Amino acid sequence: MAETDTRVRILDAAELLFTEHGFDATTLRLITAAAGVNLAAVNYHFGSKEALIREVFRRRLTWLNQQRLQELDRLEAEAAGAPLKPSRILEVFFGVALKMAADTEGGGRTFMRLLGRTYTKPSEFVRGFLAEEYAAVIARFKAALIKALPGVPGEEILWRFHFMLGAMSYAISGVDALHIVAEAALDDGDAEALYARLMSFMLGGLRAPLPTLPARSAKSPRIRKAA
Amino acid sequence: MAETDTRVRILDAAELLFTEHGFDATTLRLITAAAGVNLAAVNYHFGSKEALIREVFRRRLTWLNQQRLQELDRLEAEAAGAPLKPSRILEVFFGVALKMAADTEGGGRTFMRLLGRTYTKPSEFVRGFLAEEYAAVIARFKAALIKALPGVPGEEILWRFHFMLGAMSYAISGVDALHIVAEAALDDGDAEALYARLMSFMLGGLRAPLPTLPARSAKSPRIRKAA
DNA sequence: GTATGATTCAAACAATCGTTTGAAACAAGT
DNA sequence: ACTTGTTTCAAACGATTGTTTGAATCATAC
Repeated sequence: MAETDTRVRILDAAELLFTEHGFDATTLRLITAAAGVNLAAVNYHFGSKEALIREVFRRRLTWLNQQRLQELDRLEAEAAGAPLKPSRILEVFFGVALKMAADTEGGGRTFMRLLGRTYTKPSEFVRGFLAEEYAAVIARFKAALIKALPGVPGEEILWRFHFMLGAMSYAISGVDALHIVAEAALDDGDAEALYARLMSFMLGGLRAPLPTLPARSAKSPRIRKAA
Repeated sequence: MAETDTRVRILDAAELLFTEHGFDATTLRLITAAAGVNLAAVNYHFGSKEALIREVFRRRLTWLNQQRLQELDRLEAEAAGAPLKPSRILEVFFGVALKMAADTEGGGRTFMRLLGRTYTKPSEFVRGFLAEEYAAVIARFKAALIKALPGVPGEEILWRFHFMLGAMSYAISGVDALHIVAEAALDDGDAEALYARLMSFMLGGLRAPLPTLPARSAKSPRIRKAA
């Protein structure tokens, strides 16, 4: 049990501390102290703090997205060329994420909260491999949704996908103005209830009547403040 | 024009830099250099970096929420006791925010992006006055929505309000995995189009059929990993 | 013009950061 | 037992952080 024990201890401690205090506020000394290892161990095993952060993500994200692609494969194989039901597609994409978020013991919940918070502030260098990890997944699910919703323009689907990501991210990371004010009323401990609520909301949004866009607004129609 | 010129220059520079690089990565030296003032000016005028951050928020947030309450007052006065249309309520709450986000010249857009990103990671001390600023607003809009949707349980409304905040936050801050991958397809420069899209999505979600919750799940029904 | 208070400035402060170092401790092979 | 390679450790490194200091500069009133 000795071999890479130190590595895992560091990753676990880092994951938790990053989630609670962010990347910058979490010092290597805090991490190594929590992990019960020497300060120099981080640079020895990972090379740098930046590389450690990357590894914290990659460790779980790769598996998460593989799972998503795998389940989508299975779904499409069953359908044999026919378009899928939009609800099925969403169930795969968000279901996998929420299932991981429900794992309170293995650290999955911690990680998903971290991921949800990092989406909105890709710390420069995280953007790169975050896009790398997601490129294939987004492309596949976008294509599936477009095929499933022939009446809806691709651009609109992408936007609504975007909105859904935001809703899920908030629901999982579970911290915002509303949560602060009304935390008593929002029990985010019940993963299954959250999943049901979120899915219902998302499907309603996805199938909403198309918006009537403002008349052919050319790119960024600046409104002069005064004449 | 001399009087509090320095203060405003600092606030503007800080707002922009905080949005681009986050609180921690933005040093006082970067701020003061961008503002063209001396390094010591921040501590002289605001007391500390922490107080500066608070002031960056308070400067715009107070006005934003006052505006929301004011428009809700007007709406309720017109209705004279009758329940409002849900769409009207959302239009006020999110319309005010998106209107501010559309102001590319006065810095409103920058601020809303900052706000959207900060929601998900309240840096410890920001939480306090963020809750303070929002408490009254959330309470009022929650009450209005409950009154407007008599068939929907209050808890469900709160959750959907939560989801909507997430969707808006993502839409405004405009950075996430999907955005990174498909940024070409998502033109977030057109504020009016974004407003129309977001409102349509939100209303669809708000009016979606109620989820069938898993059978009376008591608080956090832990699933044993092994027997 | 001089005195009073507010503001600006260059310089330094102590603290903390990520990283590096070289020796000690450990493991495994022969 | 000795060697080789890996991992751990205490200690220090240079750089950067927010903050403070005391003199210089400005504005204003008498």
